[in-house]
Amino acid sequence: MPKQRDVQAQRDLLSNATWQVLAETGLPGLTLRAVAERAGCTTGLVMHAFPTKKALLLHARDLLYERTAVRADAAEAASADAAGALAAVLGQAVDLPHGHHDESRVWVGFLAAALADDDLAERHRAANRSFLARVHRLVAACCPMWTDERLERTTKSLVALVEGLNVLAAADPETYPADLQREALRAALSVITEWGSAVR
Amino acid sequence: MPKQRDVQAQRDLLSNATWQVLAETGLPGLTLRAVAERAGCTTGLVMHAFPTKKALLLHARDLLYERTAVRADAAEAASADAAGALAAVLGQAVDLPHGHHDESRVWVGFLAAALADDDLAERHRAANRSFLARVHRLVAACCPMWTDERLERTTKSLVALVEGLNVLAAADPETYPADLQREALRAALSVITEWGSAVR
DNA sequence: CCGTTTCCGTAACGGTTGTTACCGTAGCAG
DNA sequence: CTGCTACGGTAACAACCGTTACGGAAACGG
Repeated sequence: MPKQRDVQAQRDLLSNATWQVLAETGLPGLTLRAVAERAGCTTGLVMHAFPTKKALLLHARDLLYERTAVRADAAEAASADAAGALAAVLGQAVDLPHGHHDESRVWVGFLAAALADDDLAERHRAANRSFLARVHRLVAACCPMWTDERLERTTKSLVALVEGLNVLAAADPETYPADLQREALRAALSVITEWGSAVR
Repeated sequence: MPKQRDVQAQRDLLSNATWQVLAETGLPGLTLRAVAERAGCTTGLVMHAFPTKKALLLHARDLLYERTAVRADAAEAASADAAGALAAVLGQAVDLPHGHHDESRVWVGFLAAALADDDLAERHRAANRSFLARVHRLVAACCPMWTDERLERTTKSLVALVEGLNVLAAADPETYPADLQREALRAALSVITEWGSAVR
């Protein structure tokens, strides 16, 4: 049984290449040949690692979710209390990493693709709801006496603010610089942290 | 000099068709043939009305901006004071019209396209900055004693929240229903309206 | 060292894209 | 009514897309 390959490594390589191509040339530039060229191989290997282009897209989408989840886990684990964790998780999503602009661009690309593809839309909803659940848990830990309604509204508002900042900054980074995003997030969180410090 | 045509009517017809196709099938489904079929003509007329596909795209983008600007003008004109105008303008952008979901989808589509197309990116920035200026003017009228920094941060936060709600609702309307969006916007505006009523 | 078997680069396929050339035709000038 | 001209429908073009078939090469078992 000769010449076995590392399937997982190939899929990761190709998913990363998909990622990069999507960040650079956007959704219309995402072709199998472009991905193959970026990965340093030919379309033959791509079609052997993934049965179809859609499977490659879905795997790359899963990779995006996995990265954000890992980063969010790390941000949460490195924080002492719930308020700090909330700030870290949301701040991490807004601008912290150095080459983070790419991730926003990729996210927007997948979002636009999800509007016309049910499978991608399903992944998007799952990922976003997972993120919402995380933020909801942290907000609830910060403000245990709030009503469920207020918790839900605050959580979804915070997430919407973060995603809005991401999207707008991806398209117009000059108008939405990193420090302004941080300040906007801090102001949005002040209602929660002030509430916590008033109780404490 | 026989058989003259109404160029403006043709361009509007084709822009509307572009709009509809973009809302239904998303960015990848936006082809000249699909636009022509939707407009009830052939690609021949499309290519006579617009020299290239990109010109058609840019014109459709301008149409999107024009619609939102007209609606924002109307919302602002129908309001008595600045606070009401601010709530109306932002509320109009978030969910008021009946078939408003299409507009969000189209907006996301153009945004994703703008990430890889400089001309579209330029239009996006111009439109967004125009909207920012409008909101900034209204916020400044509500809170004349705020510092420029606070005005800017609040304005951009409000716009980011609205766009974030739009984007997330477009992809997951079940999680972001219309009433939740309105409540989120109301809560975000409370800091301004409360400030105004405290002064008054 | 060799045979076998899996892997993957090559190249072609059908289909669709944006774009172009062409010509029938519709409508006004005279 | 007739002729001319701009309009726009038809169809073909090259380029590119995702996908497929095939053959050479590479690596393990014996």
